[in-house]
Amino acid sequence: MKSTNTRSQILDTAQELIQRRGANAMSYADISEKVGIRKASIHYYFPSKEDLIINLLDRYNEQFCQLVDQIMASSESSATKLNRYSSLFVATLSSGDQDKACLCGILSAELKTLNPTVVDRITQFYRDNENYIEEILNSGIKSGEFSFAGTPRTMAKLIFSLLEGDLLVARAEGGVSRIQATIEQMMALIKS
Amino acid sequence: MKSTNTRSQILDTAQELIQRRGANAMSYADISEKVGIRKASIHYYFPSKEDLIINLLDRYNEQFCQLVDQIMASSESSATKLNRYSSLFVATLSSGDQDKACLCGILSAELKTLNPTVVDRITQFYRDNENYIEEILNSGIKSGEFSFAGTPRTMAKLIFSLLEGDLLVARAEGGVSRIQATIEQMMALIKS
DNA sequence: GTCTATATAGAGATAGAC
DNA sequence: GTCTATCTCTATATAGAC
Repeated sequence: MKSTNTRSQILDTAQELIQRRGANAMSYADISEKVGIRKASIHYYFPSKEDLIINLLDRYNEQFCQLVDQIMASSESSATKLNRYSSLFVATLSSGDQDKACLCGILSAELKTLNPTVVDRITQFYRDNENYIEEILNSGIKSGEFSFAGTPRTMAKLIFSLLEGDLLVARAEGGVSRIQATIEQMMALIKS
Repeated sequence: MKSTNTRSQILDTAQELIQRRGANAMSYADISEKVGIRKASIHYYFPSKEDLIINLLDRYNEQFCQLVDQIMASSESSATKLNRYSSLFVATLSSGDQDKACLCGILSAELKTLNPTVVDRITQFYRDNENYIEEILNSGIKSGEFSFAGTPRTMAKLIFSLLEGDLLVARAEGGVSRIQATIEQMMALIKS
């Protein structure tokens, strides 16, 4: 899974650092140390920190959507799909030292320190994910698996906010088992 | 509502800045400018940034618990209590330029850059709030207002994560009306 | 209590050699 | 492409005058 070329290694390292500590606590010096190159070399690939973060988000959105598309394309039940989708968030916290949150969740907290170009990418990530969830909910209602008050659209937004929030809260209290319990509870609320 | 003494003004300003931009993007220079004193004067009240944040959190937790205690002490229905509790989160985003999130929600994202003394306060805030919500859910079940799958404890954690997450997400997409819709949807899920 | 002045460290970024 | 060297700015923090 480790990248071989320098550019990808920089992105990998930056992403991990932001998911742990946030964009404002991540520096070129940190990346430099972990990748084993000098700060100036990073500027060769990404002239400004803004460039770096934009490229990071574009890659992240693409990778994430690819994973979700695989789930959507499967012939499993809607409940299984929603469970597998939610597991992507569990996987983020489970990996490494169990201290990473969603990249876009972290950046949400720092939103007002980011420029519009970056904010656009974050908003796009939200929209994409809410659309995916809504699609799963709709097919689950049609198949008779799901039943709940309100619209699938509002419920999709609720589920997305829940997963993002729980991932952040779980780092301070409860860890992986907390987010697993939260997902189980959420599934119970919408099942027929 | 504006504080008169310097110490409180510093705390007010620091809190607002953190709720907007995060702790790592908040500086003594920012506070200095807004309060109208020199950076060195802030160090007189709070020798280190850590001191400042700890005092901030202690005050915040106390103020927040006081507001919730008022709600808990009222003779209203459980549904009304939960609605009023949730409205505290709406109020945060509604105030000022509609760009503030929960203090502890913001700090959750920066959690791994904070020292244990600060993390303790954040965890305490979570625990207190989850206990309050659980209490409301229990009384609502007893009165026949609420009915849902799973335990009140797990449901309380879900609701807390949801409110924290939605407050962060809403700043990028949906604003005040989003969080209002989310709360309405959440209430619909637990009503009998 | 608040100020000026300063110390020290770190940030993002650029120039130019190799 | 990667390096050394350096610039500029900002950060937290302290000393000491008033």
